[in-house]
Amino acid sequence: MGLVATERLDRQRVIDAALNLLDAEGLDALSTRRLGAVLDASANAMYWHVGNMDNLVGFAADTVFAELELTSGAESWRDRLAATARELRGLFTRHRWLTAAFSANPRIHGPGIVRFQDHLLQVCHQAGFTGFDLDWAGATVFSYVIGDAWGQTPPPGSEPADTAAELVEQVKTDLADYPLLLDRYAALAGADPDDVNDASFEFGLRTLLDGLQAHLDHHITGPR
Amino acid sequence: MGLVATERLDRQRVIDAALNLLDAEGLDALSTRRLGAVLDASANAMYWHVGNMDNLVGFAADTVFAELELTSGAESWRDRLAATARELRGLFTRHRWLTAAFSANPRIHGPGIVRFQDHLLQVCHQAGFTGFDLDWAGATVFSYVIGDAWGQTPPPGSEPADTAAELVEQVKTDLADYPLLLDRYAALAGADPDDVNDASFEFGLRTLLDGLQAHLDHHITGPR
DNA sequence: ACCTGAACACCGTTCAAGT
DNA sequence: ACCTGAACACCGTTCAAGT
Repeated sequence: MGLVATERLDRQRVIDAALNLLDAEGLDALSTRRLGAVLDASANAMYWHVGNMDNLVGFAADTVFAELELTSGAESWRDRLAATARELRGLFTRHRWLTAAFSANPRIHGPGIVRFQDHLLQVCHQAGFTGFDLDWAGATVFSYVIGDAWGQTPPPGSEPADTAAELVEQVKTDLADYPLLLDRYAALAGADPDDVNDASFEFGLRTLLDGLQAHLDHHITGPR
Repeated sequence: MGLVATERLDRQRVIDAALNLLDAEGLDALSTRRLGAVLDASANAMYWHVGNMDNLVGFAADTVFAELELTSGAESWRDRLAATARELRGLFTRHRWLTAAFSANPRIHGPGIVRFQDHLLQVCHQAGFTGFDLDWAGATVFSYVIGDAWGQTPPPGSEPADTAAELVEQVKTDLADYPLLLDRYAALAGADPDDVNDASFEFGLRTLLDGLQAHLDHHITGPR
Protein backbone atom coordinates (compact mmCIF):
# COMPACT_ATOMS: atom_id res chain seq x y z
CA MET A 1 0.00 0.00 0.00
CA GLY A 2 2.85 2.38 0.76
CA LEU A 3 3.26 4.86 -2.06
CA VAL A 4 6.37 6.40 -0.61
CA ALA A 5 9.81 4.86 -0.28
CA THR A 6 10.19 3.66 3.28
CA GLU A 7 12.40 6.14 5.05
CA ARG A 8 12.37 7.60 8.47
CA LEU A 9 9.23 9.59 9.15
CA ASP A 10 9.34 13.18 10.22
CA ARG A 11 6.72 15.81 10.81
CA GLN A 12 6.97 17.27 7.33
CA ARG A 13 6.54 13.92 5.58
CA VAL A 14 3.46 13.22 7.69
CA ILE A 15 2.00 16.62 6.85
CA ASP A 16 2.76 16.25 3.14
CA ALA A 17 1.07 12.85 3.00
CA ALA A 18 -1.93 14.29 4.84
CA LEU A 19 -2.10 17.18 2.36
CA ASN A 20 -2.17 14.78 -0.55
CA LEU A 21 -5.09 12.91 0.97
CA LEU A 22 -6.91 16.13 1.88
CA ASP A 23 -6.54 17.74 -1.53
CA ALA A 24 -7.45 14.56 -3.39
CA GLU A 25 -10.34 13.27 -1.33
CA GLY A 26 -11.28 15.80 1.32
CA LEU A 27 -11.36 15.91 5.09
CA ASP A 28 -13.22 12.65 5.62
CA ALA A 29 -10.58 10.71 3.69
CA LEU A 30 -7.87 11.66 6.15
CA SER A 31 -7.75 8.93 8.78
CA THR A 32 -4.90 7.59 10.85
CA ARG A 33 -5.10 4.24 9.10
CA ARG A 34 -5.17 5.54 5.55
CA LEU A 35 -2.32 7.88 6.38
CA GLY A 36 -0.36 4.99 7.83
CA ALA A 37 -0.90 2.98 4.64
CA VAL A 38 0.34 5.82 2.44
CA LEU A 39 3.42 6.23 4.62
CA ASP A 40 4.15 2.51 4.88
CA ALA A 41 3.74 2.80 8.60
CA SER A 42 1.25 1.86 11.25
CA ALA A 43 -1.83 3.95 11.86
CA ASN A 44 -0.41 5.39 15.04
CA ALA A 45 3.04 6.29 13.76
CA MET A 46 1.83 9.84 13.24
CA TYR A 47 1.11 10.41 16.93
CA TRP A 48 4.74 10.79 17.79
CA HIS A 49 5.24 13.46 15.11
CA VAL A 50 2.11 15.58 15.29
CA GLY A 51 0.41 14.67 18.55
CA ASN A 52 -3.07 14.01 17.25
CA MET A 53 -5.41 14.39 14.31
CA ASP A 54 -6.52 17.94 15.05
CA ASN A 55 -2.93 19.07 15.21
CA LEU A 56 -2.17 17.37 11.93
CA VAL A 57 -5.01 19.16 10.17
CA GLY A 58 -3.83 22.39 11.76
CA PHE A 59 -0.32 21.87 10.47
CA ALA A 60 -1.68 21.11 7.02
CA ALA A 61 -3.79 24.27 7.06
CA ASP A 62 -0.86 26.38 8.14
CA THR A 63 1.31 24.83 5.44
CA VAL A 64 -1.04 25.84 2.65
CA PHE A 65 -1.34 29.36 4.03
CA ALA A 66 2.42 29.61 3.73
CA GLU A 67 2.14 28.99 -0.01
CA LEU A 68 0.20 32.23 -0.57
CA GLU A 69 1.96 34.74 -2.77
CA LEU A 70 1.77 38.04 -1.00
CA THR A 71 2.90 40.94 -3.13
CA SER A 72 4.52 43.87 -1.42
CA GLY A 73 4.44 46.07 -4.49
CA ALA A 74 3.71 49.75 -4.47
CA GLU A 75 0.28 49.65 -6.04
CA SER A 76 -2.74 51.35 -4.54
CA TRP A 77 -4.16 49.86 -1.35
CA ARG A 78 -7.27 49.02 -3.29
CA ASP A 79 -5.45 46.87 -5.83
CA ARG A 80 -3.36 45.25 -3.12
CA LEU A 81 -6.37 44.43 -0.99
CA ALA A 82 -8.21 43.02 -4.00
CA ALA A 83 -5.18 40.91 -4.89
CA THR A 84 -4.92 39.65 -1.32
CA ALA A 85 -8.58 38.70 -1.25
CA ARG A 86 -8.27 36.84 -4.56
CA GLU A 87 -5.19 35.02 -3.34
CA LEU A 88 -7.04 33.89 -0.24
CA ARG A 89 -10.02 32.82 -2.29
CA GLY A 90 -7.72 30.78 -4.52
CA LEU A 91 -6.37 29.02 -1.47
CA PHE A 92 -9.84 27.95 -0.41
CA THR A 93 -10.74 26.72 -3.88
CA ARG A 94 -7.50 24.74 -4.27
CA HIS A 95 -7.95 23.23 -0.80
CA ARG A 96 -11.65 22.69 -0.36
CA TRP A 97 -11.19 20.95 2.99
CA LEU A 98 -9.95 24.19 4.53
CA THR A 99 -13.33 25.64 5.46
CA ALA A 100 -14.44 22.39 7.07
CA ALA A 101 -11.12 22.11 8.90
CA PHE A 102 -11.53 25.57 10.37
CA SER A 103 -15.14 25.17 11.32
CA ALA A 104 -14.36 21.88 13.07
CA ASN A 105 -11.41 23.44 14.89
CA PRO A 106 -11.37 27.26 14.87
CA ARG A 107 -8.18 27.44 16.92
CA ILE A 108 -5.78 26.58 14.14
CA HIS A 109 -2.72 28.83 14.31
CA GLY A 110 0.79 28.88 12.95
CA PRO A 111 3.48 30.90 11.22
CA GLY A 112 1.87 30.66 7.77
CA ILE A 113 -1.44 31.98 9.04
CA VAL A 114 0.23 34.66 11.11
CA ARG A 115 2.20 35.78 8.07
CA PHE A 116 -1.01 36.15 6.10
CA GLN A 117 -2.77 38.01 8.90
CA ASP A 118 0.09 40.46 9.07
CA HIS A 119 0.01 41.00 5.32
CA LEU A 120 -3.70 41.68 5.43
CA LEU A 121 -3.28 44.19 8.24
CA GLN A 122 -0.36 45.84 6.47
CA VAL A 123 -2.47 46.47 3.40
CA CYS A 124 -5.34 47.84 5.48
CA HIS A 125 -2.86 50.01 7.34
CA GLN A 126 -1.55 51.37 4.06
CA ALA A 127 -5.13 52.25 3.19
CA GLY A 128 -5.28 54.45 6.27
CA PHE A 129 -7.01 52.28 8.88
CA THR A 130 -5.68 52.39 12.43
CA GLY A 131 -6.66 51.04 15.85
CA PHE A 132 -9.67 48.77 16.00
CA ASP A 133 -10.79 49.94 12.57
CA LEU A 134 -7.66 48.24 11.28
CA ASP A 135 -8.65 44.91 12.83
CA TRP A 136 -12.19 45.22 11.62
CA ALA A 137 -11.28 46.15 8.08
CA GLY A 138 -9.10 43.05 7.92
CA ALA A 139 -11.72 40.87 9.57
CA THR A 140 -14.38 42.11 7.16
CA VAL A 141 -12.36 41.13 4.12
CA PHE A 142 -11.44 37.79 5.65
CA SER A 143 -15.03 37.01 6.64
CA TYR A 144 -16.29 37.82 3.19
CA VAL A 145 -13.74 35.63 1.44
CA ILE A 146 -14.25 32.62 3.65
CA GLY A 147 -18.01 33.02 3.48
CA ASP A 148 -17.79 33.07 -0.27
CA ALA A 149 -15.56 29.98 -0.30
CA TRP A 150 -18.09 28.25 1.92
CA GLY A 151 -20.70 28.52 -0.85
CA GLN A 152 -18.44 27.13 -3.53
CA THR A 153 -18.87 23.76 -5.17
CA PRO A 154 -18.62 20.84 -2.78
CA PRO A 155 -15.28 19.25 -1.80
CA PRO A 156 -13.95 16.11 -3.49
CA GLY A 157 -15.35 12.91 -2.07
CA SER A 158 -18.94 14.09 -2.22
CA GLU A 159 -20.98 13.11 -5.22
CA PRO A 160 -20.90 15.57 -8.11
CA ALA A 161 -23.13 18.56 -7.59
CA ASP A 162 -26.51 18.57 -9.22
CA THR A 163 -26.70 20.79 -12.24
CA ALA A 164 -28.54 24.01 -11.63
CA ALA A 165 -31.27 22.77 -13.95
CA GLU A 166 -31.81 19.65 -11.84
CA LEU A 167 -31.84 21.80 -8.75
CA VAL A 168 -34.59 23.99 -10.15
CA GLU A 169 -36.62 20.87 -10.88
CA GLN A 170 -36.17 19.56 -7.35
CA VAL A 171 -37.21 22.69 -5.52
CA LYS A 172 -39.87 23.86 -7.94
CA THR A 173 -42.65 22.83 -5.59
CA ASP A 174 -40.98 24.50 -2.60
CA LEU A 175 -40.64 27.65 -4.66
CA ALA A 176 -44.25 27.93 -5.72
CA ASP A 177 -44.80 30.67 -3.16
CA TYR A 178 -41.65 32.53 -4.14
CA PRO A 179 -41.87 33.69 -7.74
CA LEU A 180 -38.90 36.04 -7.44
CA LEU A 181 -36.67 33.27 -6.14
CA LEU A 182 -37.88 30.83 -8.77
CA ASP A 183 -37.08 33.39 -11.43
CA ARG A 184 -33.52 33.78 -10.14
CA TYR A 185 -32.98 30.02 -9.89
CA ALA A 186 -34.04 29.69 -13.49
CA ALA A 187 -31.70 32.47 -14.60
CA LEU A 188 -28.77 30.95 -12.75
CA ALA A 189 -29.52 27.52 -14.21
CA GLY A 190 -28.59 28.86 -17.62
CA ALA A 191 -25.16 30.13 -16.63
CA ASP A 192 -21.82 28.42 -16.09
CA PRO A 193 -21.44 27.78 -12.32
CA ASP A 194 -17.78 28.83 -12.23
CA ASP A 195 -18.52 32.07 -14.06
CA VAL A 196 -21.36 32.77 -11.67
CA ASN A 197 -19.14 32.15 -8.66
CA ASP A 198 -16.40 34.37 -10.03
CA ALA A 199 -18.74 37.21 -10.93
CA SER A 200 -20.49 36.97 -7.57
CA PHE A 201 -17.17 37.13 -5.75
CA GLU A 202 -16.00 40.13 -7.75
CA PHE A 203 -19.27 41.95 -7.15
CA GLY A 204 -18.95 41.48 -3.41
CA LEU A 205 -15.28 42.39 -3.39
CA ARG A 206 -15.96 45.61 -5.26
CA THR A 207 -18.80 46.33 -2.84
CA LEU A 208 -16.52 45.83 0.14
CA LEU A 209 -13.77 48.00 -1.30
CA ASP A 210 -16.24 50.77 -2.10
CA GLY A 211 -17.52 50.58 1.46
CA LEU A 212 -14.02 50.77 2.90
CA GLN A 213 -13.28 53.72 0.63
CA ALA A 214 -16.39 55.46 1.90
CA HIS A 215 -15.25 54.87 5.47
CA LEU A 216 -11.87 56.45 4.77
CA ASP A 217 -13.44 59.41 2.99
CA HIS A 218 -15.75 60.14 5.91
CA HIS A 219 -12.89 60.12 8.35
CA ILE A 220 -10.87 62.56 6.28
CA THR A 221 -13.71 65.04 5.98
CA GLY A 222 -14.66 64.53 9.64
CA PRO A 223 -17.15 62.22 11.36
CA ARG A 224 -20.67 62.03 10.06
CA MET B 1 -31.45 6.75 29.40
CA GLY B 2 -34.55 7.85 27.56
CA LEU B 3 -35.38 11.43 28.47
CA VAL B 4 -38.62 11.43 26.52
CA ALA B 5 -41.78 9.51 27.25
CA THR B 6 -41.83 6.47 25.01
CA GLU B 7 -44.27 7.21 22.24
CA ARG B 8 -44.30 6.51 18.58
CA LEU B 9 -41.44 8.18 16.78
CA ASP B 10 -42.00 10.52 13.90
CA ARG B 11 -39.72 12.70 11.84
CA GLN B 12 -40.32 15.80 13.93
CA ARG B 13 -39.50 14.08 17.22
CA VAL B 14 -36.27 12.75 15.74
CA ILE B 15 -35.33 16.21 14.48
CA ASP B 16 -36.18 17.87 17.79
CA ALA B 17 -34.06 15.40 19.73
CA ALA B 18 -31.21 15.95 17.28
CA LEU B 19 -31.53 19.72 17.71
CA ASN B 20 -31.26 19.39 21.46
CA LEU B 21 -28.07 17.42 21.13
CA LEU B 22 -26.65 19.77 18.51
CA ASP B 23 -27.37 22.95 20.44
CA ALA B 24 -26.13 21.52 23.72
CA GLU B 25 -23.01 19.70 22.62
CA GLY B 26 -22.28 20.41 18.98
CA LEU B 27 -22.08 18.41 15.81
CA ASP B 28 -19.77 15.68 17.12
CA ALA B 29 -22.21 14.83 19.91
CA LEU B 30 -24.91 13.85 17.44
CA SER B 31 -24.57 10.14 16.79
CA THR B 32 -27.10 7.52 15.93
CA ARG B 33 -26.53 5.76 19.26
CA ARG B 34 -26.81 8.82 21.45
CA LEU B 35 -29.90 9.90 19.58
CA GLY B 36 -31.40 6.46 20.08
CA ALA B 37 -30.72 6.66 23.80
CA VAL B 38 -32.44 10.04 24.10
CA LEU B 39 -35.43 8.75 22.18
CA ASP B 40 -35.66 5.45 24.08
CA ALA B 41 -35.12 3.67 20.82
CA SER B 42 -32.42 1.75 19.04
CA ALA B 43 -29.62 3.56 17.25
CA ASN B 44 -31.09 2.78 13.87
CA ALA B 45 -34.68 3.74 14.56
CA MET B 46 -33.98 7.11 12.96
CA TYR B 47 -33.19 5.60 9.56
CA TRP B 48 -36.79 4.95 8.77
CA HIS B 49 -37.78 8.57 9.52
CA VAL B 50 -34.94 10.62 8.07
CA GLY B 51 -32.98 8.27 5.83
CA ASN B 52 -29.51 8.92 7.13
CA MET B 53 -27.37 11.20 9.26
CA ASP B 54 -26.71 13.85 6.62
CA ASN B 55 -30.41 14.19 5.99
CA LEU B 56 -31.08 14.53 9.70
CA VAL B 57 -28.58 17.36 10.03
CA GLY B 58 -30.11 18.95 6.95
CA PHE B 59 -33.58 18.77 8.45
CA ALA B 60 -32.26 20.27 11.68
CA ALA B 61 -30.60 23.10 9.79
CA ASP B 62 -33.74 23.83 7.82
CA THR B 63 -35.79 23.79 11.01
CA VAL B 64 -33.72 26.50 12.65
CA PHE B 65 -33.84 28.64 9.52
CA ALA B 66 -37.59 28.50 9.79
CA GLU B 67 -37.39 30.13 13.22
CA LEU B 68 -35.92 33.35 11.80
CA GLU B 69 -38.10 36.40 12.30
CA LEU B 70 -38.27 38.15 8.97
CA THR B 71 -39.88 41.55 9.19
CA SER B 72 -41.80 42.78 6.21
CA GLY B 73 -42.15 46.32 7.50
CA ALA B 74 -41.91 49.44 5.37
CA GLU B 75 -38.54 50.68 6.61
CA SER B 76 -35.73 51.63 4.29
CA TRP B 77 -33.99 48.81 2.44
CA ARG B 78 -30.87 49.63 4.39
CA ASP B 79 -32.50 49.04 7.76
CA ARG B 80 -34.24 45.92 6.51
CA LEU B 81 -31.06 44.46 5.08
CA ALA B 82 -29.18 45.22 8.28
CA ALA B 83 -31.94 43.60 10.33
CA THR B 84 -31.87 40.54 8.06
CA ALA B 85 -28.12 40.21 8.39
CA ARG B 86 -28.31 40.51 12.17
CA GLU B 87 -31.07 37.91 12.32
CA LEU B 88 -28.96 35.50 10.30
CA ARG B 89 -25.95 36.16 12.48
CA GLY B 90 -28.04 35.44 15.57
CA LEU B 91 -29.02 32.11 14.08
CA PHE B 92 -25.40 31.10 13.66
CA THR B 93 -24.51 32.17 17.18
CA ARG B 94 -27.45 30.34 18.74
CA HIS B 95 -26.69 27.21 16.71
CA ARG B 96 -22.91 27.02 16.49
CA TRP B 97 -23.00 23.67 14.73
CA LEU B 98 -24.60 25.29 11.67
CA THR B 99 -21.40 26.43 9.97
CA ALA B 100 -19.80 23.02 10.41
CA ALA B 101 -22.95 21.32 9.18
CA PHE B 102 -22.96 23.36 6.00
CA SER B 103 -19.29 23.00 5.29
CA ALA B 104 -19.55 19.23 5.73
CA ASN B 105 -22.59 19.09 3.47
CA PRO B 106 -23.15 22.20 1.34
CA ARG B 107 -26.23 20.77 -0.32
CA ILE B 108 -28.62 21.30 2.56
CA HIS B 109 -31.94 22.65 1.29
CA GLY B 110 -35.47 22.98 2.52
CA PRO B 111 -38.49 25.24 2.92
CA GLY B 112 -37.02 27.19 5.85
CA ILE B 113 -33.86 28.00 3.92
CA VAL B 114 -35.79 28.81 0.77
CA ARG B 115 -38.00 31.16 2.76
CA PHE B 116 -34.96 33.00 4.04
CA GLN B 117 -33.36 33.19 0.60
CA ASP B 118 -36.50 34.73 -0.79
CA HIS B 119 -36.66 37.27 2.00
CA LEU B 120 -33.06 38.28 1.39
CA LEU B 121 -33.71 38.70 -2.32
CA GLN B 122 -36.89 40.66 -1.66
CA VAL B 123 -35.02 43.17 0.45
CA CYS B 124 -32.27 43.51 -2.15
CA HIS B 125 -34.95 43.91 -4.80
CA GLN B 126 -36.55 46.68 -2.79
CA ALA B 127 -33.16 48.36 -2.68
CA GLY B 128 -33.19 48.45 -6.46
CA PHE B 129 -31.08 45.47 -7.52
CA THR B 130 -32.25 43.39 -10.46
CA GLY B 131 -30.96 40.54 -12.59
CA PHE B 132 -27.66 38.98 -11.57
CA ASP B 133 -26.86 42.00 -9.41
CA LEU B 134 -29.78 40.90 -7.27
CA ASP B 135 -28.30 37.45 -6.76
CA TRP B 136 -24.89 38.85 -6.06
CA ALA B 137 -26.05 41.47 -3.62
CA GLY B 138 -27.80 38.72 -1.65
CA ALA B 139 -24.84 36.38 -1.91
CA THR B 140 -22.49 39.09 -0.72
CA VAL B 141 -24.48 39.71 2.44
CA PHE B 142 -24.88 36.00 3.06
CA SER B 143 -21.18 35.31 2.54
CA TYR B 144 -20.18 38.05 4.89
CA VAL B 145 -22.48 36.90 7.66
CA ILE B 146 -21.48 33.26 7.49
CA GLY B 147 -17.82 34.18 7.26
CA ASP B 148 -18.21 36.30 10.36
CA ALA B 149 -20.00 33.49 12.19
CA TRP B 150 -17.16 31.17 11.23
CA GLY B 151 -14.76 33.28 13.25
CA GLN B 152 -16.90 33.36 16.37
CA THR B 153 -16.12 31.59 19.59
CA PRO B 154 -15.88 27.81 19.27
CA PRO B 155 -18.92 25.51 19.49
CA PRO B 156 -19.90 23.72 22.69
CA GLY B 157 -18.01 20.52 23.26
CA SER B 158 -14.63 22.03 22.56
CA GLU B 159 -12.61 23.20 25.53
CA PRO B 160 -13.16 26.82 26.53
CA ALA B 161 -11.31 29.27 24.32
CA ASP B 162 -8.04 30.63 25.53
CA THR B 163 -8.27 34.16 26.77
CA ALA B 164 -6.82 36.70 24.40
CA ALA B 165 -4.03 37.32 26.91
CA GLU B 166 -3.02 33.66 26.86
CA LEU B 167 -3.15 33.72 23.10
CA VAL B 168 -0.76 36.65 22.95
CA GLU B 169 1.63 34.77 25.21
CA GLN B 170 1.49 31.67 23.01
CA VAL B 171 2.20 33.36 19.71
CA LYS B 172 4.58 36.02 20.96
CA THR B 173 7.56 34.22 19.47
CA ASP B 174 5.81 33.70 16.11
CA LEU B 175 4.95 37.39 16.08
CA ALA B 176 8.46 38.69 16.64
CA ASP B 177 8.75 39.58 12.96
CA TYR B 178 5.33 41.22 12.86
CA PRO B 179 5.24 44.20 15.19
CA LEU B 180 2.00 45.57 13.75
CA LEU B 181 0.21 42.27 14.29
CA LEU B 182 1.64 41.91 17.80
CA ASP B 183 0.39 45.39 18.61
CA ARG B 184 -3.12 44.51 17.47
CA TYR B 185 -3.16 41.21 19.37
CA ALA B 186 -2.21 43.09 22.50
CA ALA B 187 -4.93 45.68 21.97
CA LEU B 188 -7.56 42.99 21.41
CA ALA B 189 -6.41 41.11 24.50
CA GLY B 190 -7.64 43.98 26.64
CA ALA B 191 -11.17 44.02 25.23
CA ASP B 192 -14.23 41.86 25.89
CA PRO B 193 -14.37 39.19 23.14
CA ASP B 194 -18.12 39.51 22.63
CA ASP B 195 -17.90 43.29 22.32
CA VAL B 196 -15.09 42.90 19.82
CA ASN B 197 -17.08 40.41 17.76
CA ASP B 198 -20.15 42.63 17.76
CA ALA B 199 -18.24 45.76 16.84
CA SER B 200 -16.35 43.93 14.11
CA PHE B 201 -19.58 42.60 12.64
CA GLU B 202 -21.22 46.02 12.68
CA PHE B 203 -18.21 47.61 11.03
CA GLY B 204 -18.30 45.09 8.20
CA LEU B 205 -22.06 45.33 7.83
CA ARG B 206 -21.89 49.10 7.57
CA THR B 207 -19.08 48.73 5.05
CA LEU B 208 -21.16 46.36 2.94
CA LEU B 209 -24.23 48.56 3.04
CA ASP B 210 -22.17 51.60 2.07
CA GLY B 211 -20.74 49.65 -0.83
CA LEU B 212 -24.16 48.53 -1.99
CA GLN B 213 -25.40 52.11 -1.72
CA ALA B 214 -22.49 53.25 -3.88
CA HIS B 215 -23.40 50.63 -6.47
CA LEU B 216 -27.00 51.84 -6.61
CA ASP B 217 -25.92 55.48 -6.83
CA HIS B 218 -23.63 54.79 -9.76
CA HIS B 219 -26.35 53.01 -11.62
CA ILE B 220 -28.77 55.86 -11.16
CA THR B 221 -26.34 58.44 -12.44
CA GLY B 222 -25.30 56.12 -15.26
CA PRO B 223 -22.49 53.57 -15.58
CA ARG B 224 -19.01 54.60 -14.55
C1' DA C 1 14.06 8.45 19.97
C1' DC C 2 10.88 6.33 17.17
C1' DC C 3 7.57 2.86 15.91
C1' DT C 4 4.37 -1.42 16.22
C1' DG C 5 0.40 -4.47 17.72
C1' DA C 6 -3.23 -5.00 20.24
C1' DA C 7 -6.88 -3.15 22.56
C1' DC C 8 -10.72 0.19 23.88
C1' DA C 9 -14.54 2.82 23.07
C1' DC C 10 -16.60 4.61 19.75
C1' DC C 11 -18.72 5.60 14.76
C1' DG C 12 -22.64 5.20 10.25
C1' DT C 13 -25.07 2.00 7.85
C1' DT C 14 -27.32 -2.41 6.31
C1' DC C 15 -30.44 -5.99 6.77
C1' DA C 16 -32.87 -9.91 8.20
C1' DA C 17 -36.15 -10.57 11.48
C1' DG C 18 -39.78 -9.27 14.40
C1' DT C 19 -44.51 -6.83 15.51
C1' DA D 1 -45.60 0.59 8.66
C1' DC D 2 -42.31 0.80 12.03
C1' DC D 3 -38.59 -0.86 14.87
C1' DT D 4 -34.84 -4.10 16.90
C1' DG D 5 -30.44 -6.88 17.23
C1' DA D 6 -26.68 -8.27 15.28
C1' DA D 7 -23.19 -7.54 12.18
C1' DC D 8 -19.79 -5.03 9.08
C1' DA D 9 -16.39 -1.91 8.11
C1' DC D 10 -14.74 1.70 9.80
C1' DC D 11 -12.99 5.56 13.28
C1' DG D 12 -9.25 8.28 17.05
C1' DT D 13 -6.49 7.32 20.74
C1' DT D 14 -3.72 4.88 24.36
C1' DC D 15 -0.15 2.13 25.85
C1' DA D 16 2.86 -1.56 26.76
C1' DA D 17 6.30 -3.50 24.25
C1' DG D 18 9.84 -3.60 20.96
C1' DT D 19 14.26 -1.60 18.46
